[in-house]
Parts: sequence; structure tokens; C-alpha cells
Amino acid sequence: MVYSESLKKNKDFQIVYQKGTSQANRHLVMYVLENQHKENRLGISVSKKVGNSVVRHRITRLIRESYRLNEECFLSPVTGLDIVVVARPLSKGITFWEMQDSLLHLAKKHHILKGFHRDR
RNA sequence: CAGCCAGGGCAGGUGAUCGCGGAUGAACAGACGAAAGGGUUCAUACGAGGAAAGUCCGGGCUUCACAGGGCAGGAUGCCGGAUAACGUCCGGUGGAGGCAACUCCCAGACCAGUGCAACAGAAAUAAACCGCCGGGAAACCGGUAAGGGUGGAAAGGCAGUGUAAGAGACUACCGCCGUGCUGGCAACAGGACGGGCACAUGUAAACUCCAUCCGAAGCAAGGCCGAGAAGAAAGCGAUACGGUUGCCCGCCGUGCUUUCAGGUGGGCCGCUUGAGCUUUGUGGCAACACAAAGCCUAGACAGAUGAUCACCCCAGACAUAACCCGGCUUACAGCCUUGACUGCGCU
Repeated sequence: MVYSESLKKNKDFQIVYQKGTSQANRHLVMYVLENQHKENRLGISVSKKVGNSVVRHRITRLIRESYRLNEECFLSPVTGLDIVVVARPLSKGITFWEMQDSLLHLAKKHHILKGFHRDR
């Protein structure tokens, strides 16, 4: 991803969970917190409740791909954001398009979305 | 052609665009970092499985422990072979099933000891309920395990002789036990002779006994480089300086350099050339071994295979490497293929 890092440390996840704001829909939960860096950092969490390793890997890839293809929409002019996306059990077996809609829907609820034109 | 048995292989494909991982090569920058390390861009080829899964066995590797012996604990359990090793595999033996091809079996020892055996049944390791026979007027007494009934199991089976009725009491065949013979490396098989069957049942996936094997923990193993902080020693400097109120007393705290050991955050190695794969040949019934030639085939460290579009078909199951191998077990849409057997039809 051009503009973003991935969120890695468990400590960073805990900070976002505790101090960030959260929005949810039926597929995903999104936590957002302003960080002190220049870049966005994206963390993805899929628990074992969702499915086996194959299912979890696929959901992770769909989230990352959805974010990557719409990355410029998430950029904040002021500061970087820590974004944690948690997959919920209903997201098992959804398509890429549903995942992208779901992710952008949550971003809109967070009011961090800009310049997105739905052009399917 | 149908049914059935055994084995082997594949695990959606092709193209375009975007994206990811390490490797190699080139170019750029020498950013970031104390160091160890490492960055950016482009190109090239490569990039999960038959089970990668469960983590149930066995080994390699690493660190620790270890004179030798014994106990405890665990595992295995017909015989021979294969193997680094195994609880795996191969070939046999015995038993069970199938017309057959073939398949299945935790297959040592209950005359070392201990335990357990519900219910039913007269009685369960000890026998007389009915029956049969003899005696007696009867009550009943005695004999009897052939028959009935119960049970997983009732004092070898079956036929005959025999007898009051019966009984290995006696005889043939089968079984059992013992002895030696033949074949086989062996498990075992075959037939011979003897015992007339006594200790008198079953259960070891009951304890146990016997034989064999086993040190412990695991790549978050372990090794290397090593900020910061704290520690030790030596040297330099001073009887000082700083703080507590300006001063005095009192109280509290020490600077710099070098070296050393330990090793946190971090980084690197371990990390993929290996009991490796493919082909051919030789030995072996086989598992497998040996030889020759050729090949290099993921190596991440929050963890890479995805997305979109188009087309095709039989419409794609189960399931994502994490130090590496050999197995086992479990999950699985289907497809291809080889051999054997049985039945039917045709020649």
C-alpha cells in the first residue's frame, strides 16, 4: 500500500480499542483513532469464531484489497489515522463487492471519507 | 455388458489489468540507526497441500543432564524381514468372512498370585429342580449328568458297547494333553506313539506376570551482534559541588574516562541441499537397498497465492507451509486410469 503502514503490535491495537471511536454494521466493526504519524495505519482482526484458517485469510485479503483500492479516500489532511477493522461472523462467505460497500459505509459513518464517487 | 475387489494419478483451466512475498541482476541514494543492520525503483523467473489439518507415534537437529546398577512410570506384544526409527510398512503363520478376486483381527501368559462373573437357573466352580432306575404300603431313602429347562458358559463332542438306569466305565472317529519324528530361520504345519480326559469355566480393552524398548525439554530450541538503564573494577579530580531558605548546623545525592561481565528493546543467524526429487539399471516375492545420470523446487515473522473482467467445461470438495523428515488418524466435489474375480451374451 502506497500511503499506509500496517498495524502490528498488540499494544497499538489495545490503544485504538480503548481510545478510538467505533462504528459497526452487520459485517464489520471499525475503530478509528488519530495517531501522531504522517501515515495511516491499518489493522485487521479476524477471530477464530468467524471460521477456519482459509475463511479468515480470505476475509483479511478482502479487507486489505478494499482498503488498498480506495486508499486515497481515507487520507486525512491533518494527521494520520489508526484504523482497526474487526470482522464479524456474518462476514463469512461474502463477495468482494459486499466487503467494499461495507468498508466504505463505515468510513462514511466515521466522517473520514472524502472524494468517493460510487461508479459501478 | 453388468456387478464386485485391489492399486495408482489429478485436485478447475486460459488470457488481460491491479496487488503481495522472498531470490537474482541492474540503477539510484548512502536516507534511518550508536551499532548490528538496512532503503527506493526497474527487470526476470519462481511462490502451499494430499491431506499443508488433528498433534497421535517415530527420528534428525539444539540446549541441559549423564560412572555403573536398581526401583518407579510409560509404551509395545504371533513369526521373519525392511528402516535412521516407529505403535509404520512388506512377506508369512493362525483365526474369521466371501462362490471368487480378496478383505478383516490390541493374535504373549489366567496349572505365580489376587479380583470379577449381573439376571435367569436346583446348582456358576459348585451340582439332583423335573426326569430315569432301584428299594419301600407311603413318607421318603439311594443310584444316575442320557434327556428337559436356565444361561455367554452346566465336568470334551458324536455314534456304539455296556448297565437296573447311567457314566471315557469301554471302543471307533474328531478334539485335548504328553513324548519324540519330519518339513520350515521361525510362528507353525503334518503324520506317529502314548494317556483314556485327571487339575476341571470364562475374563488380562481387570490388577498382574513375562519379554523388548524409553534421560528431559523443545526453533518462543539454541547461537551471534548489541542501544538505554542498572552493576563491578581501575584511573583522574576534589574535600568539593548540587539540593533542602540568605548564612551556620544537620540531612540527602554524586562527576569524567577506560575496561569487564550479564544481557532488555532491536537486528541477524538457525531457515531450507535434504534419510531430497526424476529417470534408468541391478538385487529382492515385496517393503526396500545399491549404482549411474540429471535437477534445485516457498522460506514468511502479525505472517506472502488475492481482486476484477472475459471465455470454456464435468461448474470446482476438504483445507493455508511456520525447523525438517518417516508414518498414523480424520475431512473431502468429483474425474482419469491399471489389474484381478464372478455372472450373462456373442464368436
